Amino acid sequence: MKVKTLTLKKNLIPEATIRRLSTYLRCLRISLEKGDDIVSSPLLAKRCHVSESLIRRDLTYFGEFGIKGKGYKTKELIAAIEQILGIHSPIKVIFVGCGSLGRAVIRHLKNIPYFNIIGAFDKNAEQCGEEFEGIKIQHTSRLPEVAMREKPQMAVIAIPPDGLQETVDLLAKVGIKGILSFTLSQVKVPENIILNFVDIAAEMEFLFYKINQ
Amino acid sequence: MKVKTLTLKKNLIPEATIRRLSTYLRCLRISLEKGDDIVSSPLLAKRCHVSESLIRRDLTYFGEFGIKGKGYKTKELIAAIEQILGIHSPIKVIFVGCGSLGRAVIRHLKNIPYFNIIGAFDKNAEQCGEEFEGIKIQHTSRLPEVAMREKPQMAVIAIPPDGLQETVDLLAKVGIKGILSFTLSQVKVPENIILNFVDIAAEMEFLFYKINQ
DNA sequence: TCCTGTGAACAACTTCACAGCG
DNA sequence: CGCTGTGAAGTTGTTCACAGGA
Repeated sequence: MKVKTLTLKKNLIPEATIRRLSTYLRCLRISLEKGDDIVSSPLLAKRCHVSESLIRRDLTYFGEFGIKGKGYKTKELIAAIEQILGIHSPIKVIFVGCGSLGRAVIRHLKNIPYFNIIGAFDKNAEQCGEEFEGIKIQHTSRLPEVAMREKPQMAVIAIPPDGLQETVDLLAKVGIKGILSFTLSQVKVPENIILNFVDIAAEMEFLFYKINQ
Repeated sequence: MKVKTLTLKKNLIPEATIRRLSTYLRCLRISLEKGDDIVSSPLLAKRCHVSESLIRRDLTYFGEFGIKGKGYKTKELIAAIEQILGIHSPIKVIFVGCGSLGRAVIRHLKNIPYFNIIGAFDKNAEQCGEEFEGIKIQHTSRLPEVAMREKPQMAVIAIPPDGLQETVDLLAKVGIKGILSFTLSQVKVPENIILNFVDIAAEMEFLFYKINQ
């Protein structure tokens, strides 16, 4: 299994490829649990809902991982993708906003390896003090202290829209580098931080458009 | 003799455009609430986190909506996008899986117009009978009856992976045309139905990759 | 002046088709 | 034979740059 040097290729890797690698990983882990020692691209394609040639193309950006005529050794491919994504050690994550959506996402990520939720915060006193999924929900005022100590790399935001700017600024200040927000609103994004959005309503309306075509 | 190859465009309108229209809609409604009668592409761009030229490009697929030198009349643009997306009347939606994620998404969509949640179902007896956000959670065995009566167009799935095939087949059978699933697993997708996935973990791992570049 | 609308260029992404190997 | 890996072709998506109008 040969791995190419990435230094010159960094910019040539499509973002869409990275997103899918993560999905492959999830499906490969399920395959491994099922006892599949080897997984072929046609099989993985069915499990991940992408085309088989796309899987092969995605992998060639990083090297040659397969056995011709057979497929990929499940364990090795999992290890290779973990390596590529840089998730060999767990990602430290904090949550801001512990309403129903925040809590649901906490529970969701708890079921997936690679994530270590080291803190959950809310501005609402009602939520605070409570323990959820083994994580104590604290007032947002305590966030800087925890962040300084634990050095989380990423945050998830699920708060009302009007608090978004304030929260993003706070997270940038304490050294968070990436934010996934379920809240969409006008924000000036500080330097050195990446802010991505998940827009569930947009997915729903997009789907509705498609079924009407 | 050289013949120029004609490339017939299958999809005149990019799928990415449709997804964004939905996002524009949400931002335009906020602008309207703020009292902005007119919104320009540079302003909307900031609010939606896309480039201004992309907004203009997206809109030209459907016509000319703007006033040169000014922008777009907020109300008119909202109406136009609603028309394009076909969401002038509310979309009837049912939920399968009312654990924490299902409930969170119910609450999330409740805050957005265009969606009318007409039923929520779960296989787990514990969840049943309960009322959540004004919607009674029923056992999945009652789904066909409700679907026949109410004719929902779309469904949201948030269940454990091993029940996915069964659920998708059931939904197809009762006439659902589009499904948004938070559960990823190998599924044979029935004809005449579109099954899309939301993969939160993939978004997180993608973001992690980006912050490490 | 400022913004819209748009041809043309550019960039990103996906599929095709097949050589080559186990 | 079945699958991988990949050049080439095809498709989709985004930005540039600017004419033209309010």
